[in-house]
Amino acid sequence: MTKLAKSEPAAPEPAANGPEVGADPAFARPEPATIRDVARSANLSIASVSRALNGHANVHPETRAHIVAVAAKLGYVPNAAARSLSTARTNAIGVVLPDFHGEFFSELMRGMDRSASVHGYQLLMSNTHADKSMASQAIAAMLGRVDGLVVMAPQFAAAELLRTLPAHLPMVLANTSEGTGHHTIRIDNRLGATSAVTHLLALGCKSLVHIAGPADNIDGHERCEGFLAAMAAQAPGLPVRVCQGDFQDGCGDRIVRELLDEGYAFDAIFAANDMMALGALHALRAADIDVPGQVCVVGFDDIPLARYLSLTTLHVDVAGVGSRAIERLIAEFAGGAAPATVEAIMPELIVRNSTRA
Amino acid sequence: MTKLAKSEPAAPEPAANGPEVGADPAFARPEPATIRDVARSANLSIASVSRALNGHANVHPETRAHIVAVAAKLGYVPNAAARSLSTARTNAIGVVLPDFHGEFFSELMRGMDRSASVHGYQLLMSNTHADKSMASQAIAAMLGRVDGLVVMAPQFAAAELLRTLPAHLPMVLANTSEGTGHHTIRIDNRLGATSAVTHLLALGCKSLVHIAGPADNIDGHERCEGFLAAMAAQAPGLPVRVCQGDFQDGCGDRIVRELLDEGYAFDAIFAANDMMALGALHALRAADIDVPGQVCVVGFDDIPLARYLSLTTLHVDVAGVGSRAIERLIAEFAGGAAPATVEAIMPELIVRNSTRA
DNA sequence: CCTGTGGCCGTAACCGGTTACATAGGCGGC
DNA sequence: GCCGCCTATGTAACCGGTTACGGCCACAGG
Repeated sequence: MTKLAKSEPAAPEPAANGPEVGADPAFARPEPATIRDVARSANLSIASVSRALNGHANVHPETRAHIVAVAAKLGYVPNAAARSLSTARTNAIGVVLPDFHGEFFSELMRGMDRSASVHGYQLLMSNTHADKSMASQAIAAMLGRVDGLVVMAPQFAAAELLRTLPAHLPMVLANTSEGTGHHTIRIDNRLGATSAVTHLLALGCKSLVHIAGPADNIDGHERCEGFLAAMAAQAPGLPVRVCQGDFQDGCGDRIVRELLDEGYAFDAIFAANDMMALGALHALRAADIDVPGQVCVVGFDDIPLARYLSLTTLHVDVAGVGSRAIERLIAEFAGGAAPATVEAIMPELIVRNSTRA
Repeated sequence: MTKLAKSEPAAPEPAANGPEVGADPAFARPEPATIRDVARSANLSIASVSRALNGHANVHPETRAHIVAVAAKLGYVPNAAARSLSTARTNAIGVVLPDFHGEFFSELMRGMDRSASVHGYQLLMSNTHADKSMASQAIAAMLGRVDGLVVMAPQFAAAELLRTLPAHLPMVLANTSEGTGHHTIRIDNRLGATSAVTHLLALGCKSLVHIAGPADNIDGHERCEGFLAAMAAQAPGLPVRVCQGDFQDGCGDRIVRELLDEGYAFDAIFAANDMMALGALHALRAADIDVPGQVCVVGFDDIPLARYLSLTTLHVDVAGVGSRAIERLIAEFAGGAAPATVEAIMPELIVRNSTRA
């Protein structure tokens, strides 16, 4: 800590030299002005400065104007850490995600930022990487730095993660398995899968193939369950086949190739996400199979690419999930602890040329 | 502030009831344990606790072990705000971006997170939205909360933004016009454009069209300049045509349609980004024009979609830009103010089927 | 003229950490 | 046996804000 000489009474305008942008590499960066600097320079107490700048009632209009002017001249900006410490509020929300990848991540962030900035909150990111100890360390580092947490943990092993989370903080979960005892915002994957099946059956398809997501992913799991349940309910006699995928496009391609090589007869593919569906489309096109003439294809997610390649899919409002999670959390700040809530976002079937001529 | 009664001497283990996860909605959340709680419970001073937990030398091994055990039992996690206040370090970096959109954003974040987490830093996001006043307010709110800033401002109007940025903080710019007097990490757009032109000319193309980015975007601007300069240098006599775009796929589609309707003769398209190039591909395919037989197409960015649709493009290591920006900033923390530096990331030409049979 | 009231402002305690300095033993050298 | 040093620990100041409380003054009512 810089031990500054407090001896001089009424210091002569410590840092009054304005914005001063030109960086002279030889000099250290200027110390930012503190509330004490403002108080001294305005010949008032720090209490008055604090009150004036925070818009409290008990301060004379003239005094306030003077303080505001002095603060502006010194370029004073209150120190967020100090403020957080004394008010026990940070106006920041911690976001804990499994990885920062692709369109899904950016959409989620966009939605969160939208709601957060409206309410004056900032977003502090954290990644639950592979390394578990680092993850919980990072989350611990958020204590005192955020007012609450939004946690996304689409792996099955999420329960373990949840146990390491601080109990003091309000918290909202996104895309996590249910029954965690916390507020949760989720995508209604089962209903989405049901819509896909209904659509394909209505088109007259008789042999459906499902390309599933990775085994440890809860969204993929629920989509598969939804698919099987819908088939059992709506077309008990029809053949079903489930192939294990990994959410990557290359895998959709490979699986379709294998089915064709094998000679398996099918006229519809429902993939657990768009990337795999696009891979499937690619393989079908390469094999000269007409889509949707001979095989219909449905994806899940509605990534931008899907619109572009005219893939029928289930549109998921990912930004909406992010936005709702933040809204829910902020409501929690205002209202105090409330019984856990589960909110489901409905996917919407978007019919495009992969199931329609 | 909760005014807690400090009367009782040697309080009986204030919050010793462990992790206590089960949420009883009727009860308020438990107060997190402080360093004083640990000290009291361990019958030691807070100084010793602090020293023990921070790995300082002058503390007896037995004492340290005892303190660590007590801290674990109480679930003690140091309050980040308090620590920042007294150490003047936050271990957090502010990230200021124009918007949270698409693959570019997520890749950038991924790169930043990679480097940041390696060095134990967290990322605090901020969006420079449309609303300028809100932006500078959000950035001001970062003071005392971050050790430095990474700012991306690909608009020309960036200079104004830069003036509102706090002068006290170390800072690295990404994709900003040069000559700002700050450390900068940028993409070498001109060199990328030059590679594209060289490639197309080597293929024997004689009439090139450039679909440019939005007027106020510095990347788009530099790519266009690079294109024109390369054409002037390598093929002075050949016709060039520049069409104003907006980085969206729909626009690439529209522009190609217009060129065809007009009857303009061209055999190569260089688009300022992949989305527009894909739009162009779409229009060409719709018009039954063979790619690359009749027209070659080159994009810029190498988004995942480009690989998938086999578009020749300039690969940009966006994650690398983010990663380098963070590394540079952390170096700045360690080394103190240094003369401004500009680091350029080279795009790499990836040849695919849109320029090769 | 005295007192009550309310507006405006200053003093100081507090948030939860870190750390300079003081202090208390233990021990070796003379 | 005394002095000095080293190690382990405690005391208290400090980081930069917020805010409870009390003081001072002007003014109105009795």
